[in-house]
Amino acid sequence: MARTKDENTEEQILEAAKNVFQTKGMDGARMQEIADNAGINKAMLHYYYRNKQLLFEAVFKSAFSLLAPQLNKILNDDSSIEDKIRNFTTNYISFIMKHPYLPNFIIQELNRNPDFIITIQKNNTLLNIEKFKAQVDLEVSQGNLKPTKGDQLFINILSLNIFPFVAKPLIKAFTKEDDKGFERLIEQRKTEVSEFIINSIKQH
Amino acid sequence: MARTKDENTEEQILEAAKNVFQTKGMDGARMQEIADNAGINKAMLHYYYRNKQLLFEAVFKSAFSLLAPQLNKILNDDSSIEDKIRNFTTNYISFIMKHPYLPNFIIQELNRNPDFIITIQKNNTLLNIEKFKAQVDLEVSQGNLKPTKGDQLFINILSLNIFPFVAKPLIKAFTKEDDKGFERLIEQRKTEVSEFIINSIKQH
DNA sequence: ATCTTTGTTAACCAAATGGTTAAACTATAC
DNA sequence: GTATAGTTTAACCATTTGGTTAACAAAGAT
Repeated sequence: MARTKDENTEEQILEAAKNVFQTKGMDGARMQEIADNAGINKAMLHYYYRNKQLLFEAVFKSAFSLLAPQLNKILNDDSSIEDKIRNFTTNYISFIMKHPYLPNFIIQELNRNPDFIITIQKNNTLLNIEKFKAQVDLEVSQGNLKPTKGDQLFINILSLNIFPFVAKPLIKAFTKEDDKGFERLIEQRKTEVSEFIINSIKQH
Repeated sequence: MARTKDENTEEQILEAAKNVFQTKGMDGARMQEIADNAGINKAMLHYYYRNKQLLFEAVFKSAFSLLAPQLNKILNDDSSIEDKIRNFTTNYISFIMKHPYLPNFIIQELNRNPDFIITIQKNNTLLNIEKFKAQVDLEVSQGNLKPTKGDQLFINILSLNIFPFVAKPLIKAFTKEDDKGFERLIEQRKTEVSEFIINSIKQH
C-alpha cells in the first residue's frame, strides 16, 4: 500500500467535501474545488467515492448523524418537560454556534430531495417523537402544563432554536447588527428562548 | 413590433423563471428548462434579461417584494401588539400556503449571497423594525407585557411562522404525516401560534 | 411598397464539468 | 530482488451549459 504523508486521504476528502458542500450545496459544489480543498488529484474523489452523488450522500449522512443526537436529547430523557426545554435550548444553540452551516445545509438539501429523509428514517428511525408526546400529555393531565399538543410544541421548540441560524442574513439586516452583534443576539437566546417557551405553556 | 399570440413574452419568461428558480435554486436551475417551461426559444431569455444572473435577480426581487409587505404589516400599523400578532399569524400563514416555495427560496438564496440583502436594504429599506420596537417598549412600561425585547420578540414571531414551511420535509418525517396531515398541522397553527406567543409575553 | 425597428428562431460556440483511463509510484508479501 | 496489490497523477473525453450569431418574420412608419 502507498501511504505517504497524511495516512488518510479518504478522511481529508470527506472533510474538504463537507466544507464545500455545506457552503455551496450539492448543485453549487464543484468536484475540482473539493479536490483542491483536500490538496489532492480530482481522480481520487472518484477512486474513493465513485461519483459526486455518493460523495454528497456521505457528507449528508455524516452531517445528519451529527445533528440527530442533539434532537433526540430532548425527545428521550427522563427530566421534566421544563428542564428538557432549558437544557435543549442552551445545548443546541452552543452546538450550532460551532457548526454554523449545518442547519441550513440539511434543510436546503432535504428540500431539494425530500425522498432522502425517507431513506434515513427507514434505516435508523432517527427521530422518534412518541415518548415526548406522551410526556406532554401526562404533564398536561397533571396540571403542570396548559393544554398543549406535543407535535406543535416540538415544532415550536425547533422553530425558535433553529430558525435564527437559517435566517441569519435576514435577521442581520433588520436588526442592523454585524456578525458580532448577531452573535450577541444568539447568545441571549440561550436563556430567553427557554423562558419564552416555558412562560407560554406552564400552568399558573 | 412582432407580437404574435400571447402579447407578453417577457412576463411568460418571468413566470417560468420563477417556477424553476424557486424550486431548484440559482445553481440548480437550467436556462433551457426555463425556456421550455415558458414555451419559447432559449435565446429569448437573453434577449429580455441579458443573462442568468439578471434573470435570477428579477425573480428574486419580485419574490422579495411579494413577501416584504407581509412583514411590514406587523411592523407598521397602529393596533396593539396582541392584535398585530394575531393578524400577522393568520394572514402570513394563509399567504405562504398559496406560495409554498417562497420562504425557502428567499432564505436559501440569501445565504448563498448575503450581499444581496444589503443592496435591497439600501434601495428601499424594506424592513424597518423601529416602530415595532418602540411599541413593545411602551406596552412593557405600561404593564401590558412582561419585560420583552422587541428584537427578540420579532425573531420569535418570524421563527414560529416561517420555520415550519422551510423545514417541511423534516416535520413531515417526525410527525409521520403526509401532505394532507402536514397541511392540517399548519392550519392549526394559524391560531395556535398567536396564542402561544401571547401567552408567553402577556402580563397577568 | 419598402424601410426600419422589434421580436423570434435554429444553429453554433467556448468553457466548464463530471467522470475515465492508462501509466507511474509506493509499500508490503514472497 | 521481484511480484503484487493498493494508491496517485496527468491527460483525456463526452456532455452539459450559458451565451452568441445571423438570418428571418412581423408590425408600424414613411
